[in-house]
Amino acid sequence: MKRLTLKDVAKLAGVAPSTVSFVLNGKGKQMRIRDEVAARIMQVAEKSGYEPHRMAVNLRTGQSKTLGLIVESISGSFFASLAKTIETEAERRGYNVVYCSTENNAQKGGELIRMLGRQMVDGYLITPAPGMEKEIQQLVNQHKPVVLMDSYFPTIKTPYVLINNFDGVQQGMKHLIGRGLTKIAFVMVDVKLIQIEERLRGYVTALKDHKIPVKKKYILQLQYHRQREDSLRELQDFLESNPELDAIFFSTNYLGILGLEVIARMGLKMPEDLAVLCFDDHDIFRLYPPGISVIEQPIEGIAKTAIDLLMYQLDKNNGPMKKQAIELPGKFILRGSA
Amino acid sequence: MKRLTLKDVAKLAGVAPSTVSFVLNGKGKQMRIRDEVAARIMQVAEKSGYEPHRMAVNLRTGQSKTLGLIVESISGSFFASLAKTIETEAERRGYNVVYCSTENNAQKGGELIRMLGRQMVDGYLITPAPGMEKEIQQLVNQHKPVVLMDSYFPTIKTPYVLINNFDGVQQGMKHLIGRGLTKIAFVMVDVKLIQIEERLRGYVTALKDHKIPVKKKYILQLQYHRQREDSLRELQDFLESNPELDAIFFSTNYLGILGLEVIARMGLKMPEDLAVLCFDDHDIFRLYPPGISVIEQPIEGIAKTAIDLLMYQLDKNNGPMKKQAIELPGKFILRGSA
DNA sequence: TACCTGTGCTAAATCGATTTTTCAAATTAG
DNA sequence: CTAATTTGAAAAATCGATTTAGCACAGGTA
Repeated sequence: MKRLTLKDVAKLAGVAPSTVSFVLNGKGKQMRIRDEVAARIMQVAEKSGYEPHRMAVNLRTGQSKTLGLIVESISGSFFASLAKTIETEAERRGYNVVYCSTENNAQKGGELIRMLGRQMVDGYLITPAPGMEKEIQQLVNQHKPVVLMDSYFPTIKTPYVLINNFDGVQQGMKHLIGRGLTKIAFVMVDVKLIQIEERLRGYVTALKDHKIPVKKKYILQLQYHRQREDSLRELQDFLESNPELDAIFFSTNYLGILGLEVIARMGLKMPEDLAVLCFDDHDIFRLYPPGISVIEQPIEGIAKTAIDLLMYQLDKNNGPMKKQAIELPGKFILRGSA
Repeated sequence: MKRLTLKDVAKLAGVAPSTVSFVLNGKGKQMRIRDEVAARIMQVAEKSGYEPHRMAVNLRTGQSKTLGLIVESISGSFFASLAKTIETEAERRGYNVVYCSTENNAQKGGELIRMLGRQMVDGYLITPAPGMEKEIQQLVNQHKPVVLMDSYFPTIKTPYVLINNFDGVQQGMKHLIGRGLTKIAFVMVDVKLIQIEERLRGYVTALKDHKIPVKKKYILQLQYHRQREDSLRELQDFLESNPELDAIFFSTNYLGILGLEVIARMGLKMPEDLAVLCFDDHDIFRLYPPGISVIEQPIEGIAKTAIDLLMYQLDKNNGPMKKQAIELPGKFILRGSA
């Protein structure tokens, strides 16, 4: 009824525990165990359904075979897709994943990292939020394997992988401009994040490239920590005070969803009254009539690449990494709104 | 630079490791350690920042202090809310959570449970899917603490907690009928799940209670494993062949979302052309104009109750459980669609 | 014959905690 | 004043694996 231990298997096979361990860990040849004996051990282990005791292995080897995934919000759709791929990929490589969300709370971010440290995760996958910089730097200093996703800190020397934000926005802008639209608004949050700045740069550059004047009043910076209602009102004011706008580009899906609500309130028709484009897809954008055009993040690619980078670090045999920064292209998805 | 061990702390405090262990685990009094010595140990442990090695503790005590949460889909919104509450509650009690999703794959469900077994989780929180019955029964047979959520198997004797499906549907139906609507359709999937049957029972009973004839042709059973497009078409056929319908009740949010798409395609206006009601809320329902009325699940309550039930089982001091089945009331949320 | 070498496996140390056992010194009892 | 008990803490066993060191035996060598 109780759990089968290595010792039990050894007894069943009539050998020493160490011999069983060698064979099961593929070190039989190296340890000069006869094929005959090895085969017998394998057989016994197989049909007895022996599974090594994880904790014991971890204690002895010092490896927990667990990765920590830290995201901003566990209920976000970005996380959902990310988690699925990462879990699958990790499992393929014999790793488990524990998830944690900072829930937009910088302080909690630090706590979480420390908590995961206690749990002894072997490596970290993090979508960094402002305020986590110090904690992440600490991990790197301790030579813990870390890969950042979706964003990064220029000062921290650890690999990261994210969408090419600049190029993504350009794709969208080119489409809008190609349709003859020129009065295009850009809505962003005021947090200082690399990816947001890149998106803004994409917007500005696209306009300049097409000799369209960049008007400051067409760029709206919403405050991040703000009541939902306040943001809605500010957005509505913005649209009402710029009635000549052809199109609006939301730099995150969170903003896009707010936008949809305002647009519905104002009774505007997409795309006739206002073309709408959003960075980062969301379930709602597929369904919400007439369908919101978006720049889709290559989430699966990001996840796979991130795991690869992490595994590379985890493998102590590897030398230092060559490429530290990886940018994957986004994909423009045309729906009815633009 | 290396991790501090109990031994190190013992050396620092000038006592034996066992003594440190006793004090740190609050067994100092019981083991007759002098207060003076205990205080010194506490101090040393404190300022040296000692943290016990999880794996070592787990190995020795046989407790992993980890719970397994198995859901159908990790990207679903039900999971998202559930996970957040469960993680918070578990943490409060010194437990971690590992998540797994079956992704609507019965076979994977079994694998997962076995995988979690290997990982030595102390208890299971499961939203059971058809096909997992045998595996769950096994867990129960092995006296592993298990709590089911959202659904249950009548044959398995383990606690479960879910929304009162019957009552939830009744609430919605009463609202529709109160508005004078009588030709109400009910859309469900054909999987044999307790909660689905209860919802259907709620629909039928509500009609009967108001002396409204129950027409079989107003009940649509969609096949679960089906191409999205096929389901959409079938749903559209259903609506077109019953043009006299006043209202439609979707028994799951998955179906409701399909419904929205069809309704948009057919150009129907909610609620004038067709009143729409859905069981189980979803982000989209809040935003999608004119807002979809729903029966909201008490997810937080479910999560908290489930954890409580699990903790009760985990506590070996407790006798057998009294109440095995807990039903929490749902909440009718009125929006524009009904 | 004595000495080395290689083979094939076992014994024992180890990881870092918890828990049981043991034990010297102090106290109490008879 | 010796024996029994209590006190306070150290020593050792244990959890279940991995890994290093070691041992017995066979065959080859000088």
